[in-house]
Amino acid sequence: MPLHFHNTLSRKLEEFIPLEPGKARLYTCGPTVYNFAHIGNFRAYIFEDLLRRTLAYCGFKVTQVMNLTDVDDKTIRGARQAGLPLDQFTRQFKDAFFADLKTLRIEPAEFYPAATGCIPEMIRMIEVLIEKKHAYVGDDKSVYFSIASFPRYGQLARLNRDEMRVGVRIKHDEYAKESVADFALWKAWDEADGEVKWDSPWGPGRPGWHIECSAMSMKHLGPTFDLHTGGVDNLFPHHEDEIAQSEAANGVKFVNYWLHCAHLMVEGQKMSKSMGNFFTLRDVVAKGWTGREIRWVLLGTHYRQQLDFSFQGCHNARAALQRVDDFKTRLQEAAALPDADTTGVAARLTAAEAEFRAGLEDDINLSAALAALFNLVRDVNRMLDAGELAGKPAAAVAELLRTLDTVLGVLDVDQAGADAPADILALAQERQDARKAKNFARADEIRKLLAARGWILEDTPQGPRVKRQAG
RNA sequence: GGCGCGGUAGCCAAGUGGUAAGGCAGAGGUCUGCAAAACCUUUAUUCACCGGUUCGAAUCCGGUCCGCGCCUCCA
Repeated sequence: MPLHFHNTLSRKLEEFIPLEPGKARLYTCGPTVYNFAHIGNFRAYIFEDLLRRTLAYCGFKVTQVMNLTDVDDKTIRGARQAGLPLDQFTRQFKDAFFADLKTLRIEPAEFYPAATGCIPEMIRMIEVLIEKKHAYVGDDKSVYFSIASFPRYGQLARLNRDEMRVGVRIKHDEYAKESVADFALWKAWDEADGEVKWDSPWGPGRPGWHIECSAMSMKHLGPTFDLHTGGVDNLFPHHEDEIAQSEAANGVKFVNYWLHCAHLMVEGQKMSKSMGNFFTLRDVVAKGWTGREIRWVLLGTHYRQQLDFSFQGCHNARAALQRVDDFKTRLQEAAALPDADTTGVAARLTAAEAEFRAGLEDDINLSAALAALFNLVRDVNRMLDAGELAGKPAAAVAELLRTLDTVLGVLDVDQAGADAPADILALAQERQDARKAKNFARADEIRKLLAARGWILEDTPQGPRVKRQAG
């Protein structure tokens, strides 16, 4: 089966056929850099990372763009409160964002354009929209997109404008618009903006939110591209507005495949500061969980299902990864032995990879893909137990793990277990001597000693082995 | 009110017409001086509930209950 995705536009599973064979052009809505991103944000970024890795695994050359929204109401407000210039204020959160991406092993996109770096492109696009009568200058000198000029409006979100709860959050300045549903392309400067302003044909001001994604995607990916993703909350109005702007300005289809990932919940509740269940990545790391473990948790549920984050889930992740790590250690040890392969592991590996791939190709069914991995782990463990697998054929298993990990990014196939310090190894040896002398009381005592220092001792046919206690 | 998603073992989670993947946790066993790891067996006669369609339904249809999301700037 070729690669398939659930396309929000059609609400159906569709085969992925890129505009240009072998290439995938991907736009992913990035963070607004007014604060540290929270784990809900990272669920989306992990999903997008999984998507780009899946595309690459399936043979596509990926060009991904992720925008950084560094000018909007929240960044301006934050900068004012912090008493910092806007760029200095957002800089710290941009840096933090990239550090967090590293923590979660998220592969970098090809482009990270910032809104403040693309103002001319946005202004040009707004000019085109005005020329084409899709936008107008309001009495307040702001520029608005006219939804009435774009009959297809609502195609993505499938919202009927007549049935929308109009007026719930109308702001005081909205009288300037022809229709309440029209949205701002350019916001005229006002006092609250302070020093933040750019010159434009319509006077000083700043861009609206939606226009940046239209301008940046066009700049790096062209007027039409393959994939656009984001959280479901961006489906409307943000993505709907992007389509309207881009298609009205360019006269061609904007995006072929829209993928949206569902929300992350925390302990069954929506994450919110007032509930006390609001976590940034840094909060969770501070509680002792590694980026690798958190990544595993965030990968655990299909992207279109709500994911309920819990610390119980983190514990599960730690245990599951321990099984993988122990497996890697066994493989490494087996690889050092003389070659043995009495069961023909190659066929088993081929089957495992096919199963893994089939899962991914089915709208990134990672649960199915992981089942393929764990079934392989069990079968290979069985072979290792029976002494049927060693040497090069064992190394071939590790090689497959390496391949699968180009998608998963959590297996750490080549990361050797933490080398034990000399005194730990000395204790292990002392215990081994005690065992040989049948001094089991001393042997057990040493095991406890090691445990207290965070090291687990395991006896194998090749001698004792120490491993670091997880967490 | 409109649009939409979901309820599968103690927990997490696949499966969307052919007789319940996988992970964690638990129990028993093999191995071990003892452990750990690994392996084996076991843990849902059943998929929120009630009807219906069908040779056959967790999967399709109707209804009920419960949880959640979106409906103008929150991934």
